[in-house]
Amino acid sequence: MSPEALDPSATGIIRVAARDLLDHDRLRPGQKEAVQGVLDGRDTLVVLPTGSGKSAIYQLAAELIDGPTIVVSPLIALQADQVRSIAGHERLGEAVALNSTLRAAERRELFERLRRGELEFVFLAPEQLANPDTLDELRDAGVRLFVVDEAHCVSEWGHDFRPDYLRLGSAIEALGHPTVLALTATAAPPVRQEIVERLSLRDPNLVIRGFDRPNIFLEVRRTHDEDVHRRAVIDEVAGGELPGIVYVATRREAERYAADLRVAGLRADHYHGAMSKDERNASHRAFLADELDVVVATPAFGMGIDKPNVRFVHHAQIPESVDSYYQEVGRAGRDGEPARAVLFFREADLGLRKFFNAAGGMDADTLEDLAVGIAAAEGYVDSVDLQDRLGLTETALTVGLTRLEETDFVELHHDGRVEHLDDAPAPREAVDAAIARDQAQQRYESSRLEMMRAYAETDGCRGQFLLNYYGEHLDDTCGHCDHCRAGTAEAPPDEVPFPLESRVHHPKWGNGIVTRYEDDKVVVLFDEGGYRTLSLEHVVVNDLLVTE
DNA sequence: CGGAGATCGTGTACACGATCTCCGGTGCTGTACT
Repeated sequence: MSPEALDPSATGIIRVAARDLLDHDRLRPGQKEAVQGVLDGRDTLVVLPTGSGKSAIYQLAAELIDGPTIVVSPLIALQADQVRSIAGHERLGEAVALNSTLRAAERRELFERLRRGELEFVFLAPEQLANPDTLDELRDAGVRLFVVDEAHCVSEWGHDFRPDYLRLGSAIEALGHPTVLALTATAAPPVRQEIVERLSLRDPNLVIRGFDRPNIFLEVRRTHDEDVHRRAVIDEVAGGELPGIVYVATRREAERYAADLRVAGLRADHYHGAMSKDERNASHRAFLADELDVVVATPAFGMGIDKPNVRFVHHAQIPESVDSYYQEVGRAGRDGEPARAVLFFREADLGLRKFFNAAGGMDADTLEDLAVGIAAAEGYVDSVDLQDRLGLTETALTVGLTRLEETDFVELHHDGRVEHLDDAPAPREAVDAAIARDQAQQRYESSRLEMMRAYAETDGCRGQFLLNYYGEHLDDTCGHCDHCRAGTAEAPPDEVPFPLESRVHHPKWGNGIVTRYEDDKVVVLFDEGGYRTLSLEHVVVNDLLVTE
């Protein structure tokens, strides 16, 4: 702990600010440490459950630091909520959202006000930082605090869907590396590590608090027949406490289940990304206002939803990872009252997940076209020209260029110029290296799906399984899952050959961390290649794991 | 990978099974047109 952190007057300042600015009489666990770290100039990663006051952390830090604060927020709707929330606290500085809903004149006015020092908070999506003019304006404004809200998006969305998330680190550097504060509700160890690396956090202060949610009852029901499966989902919802959310994998299923639930007499609606903005708002608002019993949704639904009385979050189809699963389940029971989370698992649903994972891969031909195009031009190429010439979408271009930058083939400048590096590898080599990285990412993603499947199939305590996944341990069984209720969940083994969380080395998979024991197996999270479940006997007899 | 809907093939009038083809999640942006 730094000397300042021990100074009672420093924590006093935070406490006084919390009271004066936010009317908070006391700070919750983690808040003070996080704000203190930021005031000391430490880059900080905060992992705290939703509802534990993450917004207050950046609001207080921003007020106590001179100069404007940038808050990267993934959705325009979320930015609007946050701006409204700050406007509701009279004594907080002014907040605005900088996004594509602004007209050119409004945008100019925003920058003028920023230069005059009238704005305390600017909310924006990472894509805004790809605009060189925007980046210049922000740099000139003297940003001292750079906040990344919902920071798990860096790892969840950056690789293929919203590549600008992977470019945040270089945007931070371009702004002169102001203090960085990254916040998220759930992040397993590899996700945390990726956030730290991609945002170039320097010697980060990690503020991480409990993942256990003892009021959420965890259950898995396994089916084979599709009709039986659908019936089971509908009966569970119709026979349980309301309201709640059912997550599905496709838009069609969202609409179909919602219709079936209406037939069963429930006030049900669907929610997915193909709906118009008005339709989405209507569904969202009705759910918050308790005018709906259930929303059947794809993963499009949920971020920023802070509704206390959600009584269940069921999954009619298996999600892509334990990360997504727990993020979604965490929306249940925020009021602390009992809630249920039932995963309805059919092996057939894994196929769709495998398809989605494969779809994220980078096309080798596109990468090659890019690399050859860049090499032919010598020196600098304009990224817009490249995009036009190769007929790529902006997302595909950014993904491709980011891959080539990772293999030291190019450097991407913030004015949109792509520099072919002098000592770059040959295009062929760079493409091969980029493909290899891409495949490693895919292996990691399929290992995450395997972990999700392992959760569905475990005979052990599900609460323990989830906590282990997040790098935490319970001394006993959780007492709030189906196996605990049936009395079949076993307490963790007393003696294990490798301590949990210890570093080990495997001749084939390299270095990793021991994350879990189950029956006669050990699960290791390898630095390359993701989660692997190994037979304990095989490992011990053949001396395959050695402590690093 | 699996489900849904279209198409094909049979062998005889409407219907049935086999085979084929396509589709599937998450959102930003910035401009043109109404």
